[in-house]
Amino acid sequence: MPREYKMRKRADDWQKTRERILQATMQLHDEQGVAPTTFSDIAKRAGLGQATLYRHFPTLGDLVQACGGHVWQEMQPPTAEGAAAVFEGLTSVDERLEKLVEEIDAFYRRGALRLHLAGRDRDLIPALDYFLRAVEAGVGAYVEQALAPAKPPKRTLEVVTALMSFPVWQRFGQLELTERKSRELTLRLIQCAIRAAAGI
Amino acid sequence: MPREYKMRKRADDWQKTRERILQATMQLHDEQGVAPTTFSDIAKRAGLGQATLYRHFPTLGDLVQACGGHVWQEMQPPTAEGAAAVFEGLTSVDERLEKLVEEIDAFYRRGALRLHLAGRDRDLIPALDYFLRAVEAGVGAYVEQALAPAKPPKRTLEVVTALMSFPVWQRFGQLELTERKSRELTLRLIQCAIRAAAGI
DNA sequence: AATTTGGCGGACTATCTATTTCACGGAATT
DNA sequence: AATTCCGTGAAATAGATAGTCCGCCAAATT
Repeated sequence: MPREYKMRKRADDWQKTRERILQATMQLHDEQGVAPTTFSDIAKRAGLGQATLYRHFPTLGDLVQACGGHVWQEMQPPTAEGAAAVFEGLTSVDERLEKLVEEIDAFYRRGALRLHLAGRDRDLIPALDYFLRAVEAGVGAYVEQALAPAKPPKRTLEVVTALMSFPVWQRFGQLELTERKSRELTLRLIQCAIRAAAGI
Repeated sequence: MPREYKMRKRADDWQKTRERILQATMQLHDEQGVAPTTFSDIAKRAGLGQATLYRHFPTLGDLVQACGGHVWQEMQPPTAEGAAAVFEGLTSVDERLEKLVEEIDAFYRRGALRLHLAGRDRDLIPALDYFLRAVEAGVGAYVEQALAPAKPPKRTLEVVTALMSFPVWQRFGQLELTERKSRELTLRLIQCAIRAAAGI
């Protein structure tokens, strides 16, 4: 006859080691990138045996995905659900665009390192590609929400979204501008892009 | 007493195998990227022993650098030396900017795959970073030459160069625009950026 | 023809990585 | 206390990779 186990303490320990694995993994990913990080690297850093890792995360994909959850919480990316609230109360398109630039710029700043590293390996690791697609969708939703009052054509949204994308932000970040001036420049480019997109 | 060897045929053979190695390497780099390509991959593809590879190219850096020469010739990147000739005879800034966009767009089109793959691994392989820096310098020189008649401040040049960079081009390439419309959009953004850069 | 030179590739070593096996010991249950 | 369960980590396996060594043979020279 089978016994009924509850294993409260065991479940706690399980969660603790899971957490240790995730912390070690994120540390290493930040230091050396995702793709070059090996299972034995992680086991060593976490002070665990490799077998333990495999029990918790059978494949690399599972591990990266679990990290994704943590990272998502830490950098709070824009989401379609949160978009409406962000622009609440802002009536003019100019105000809304300013808010858009502010929000996305702040997001890219706090996520810069990880977005860069994820971008490097997205072709190799599907979970990273999935993550970045979600981020891009969130940015797209913000853009759409910001411009909603103007009822812009689809192409305008796409162009502005491209301008607000991480690769573009990253390249413009290489210019030695203050945060303030950088946002100002982005804002003007967007306003111009809206007009340009309508004309082509 | 030492003999004087000339080894004409030997030198020819040497060049031939060198060429075979470079061809195999470039094939594999195009197929799977630079960093993941191993020496034994290359040896197998070239039909040579690994020792032969090491004799020709002691380090991975040497090999990548040698490929760089080939690739450079094939994609004909913009260079500071060639910049003046390209804009010869074009007097108005508008004409020159149109030419700028045309040239750089054509260049990115023919080099898209390799610029993408090189960008992915530039943090890992110094030779790739060096190559991309040279490309970026060439683009910068074109921008400078195009805008020369307007005697723009340094910051304007930097902003326009950022706008003409490969990451930005690549992101805008994801929009489903015809070549013609894509160039038109870029041109308008540049014209706007020039004004915006002056104002901040 | 005899001799020297040097490129070539098979085979070897050492290291690293992914993945599995298994015995141990602490926790859960009766 | 006795028994069942199960997470853990040391160790083993298998495969891949970087890099080297050495004998062979064709080419170069006398």
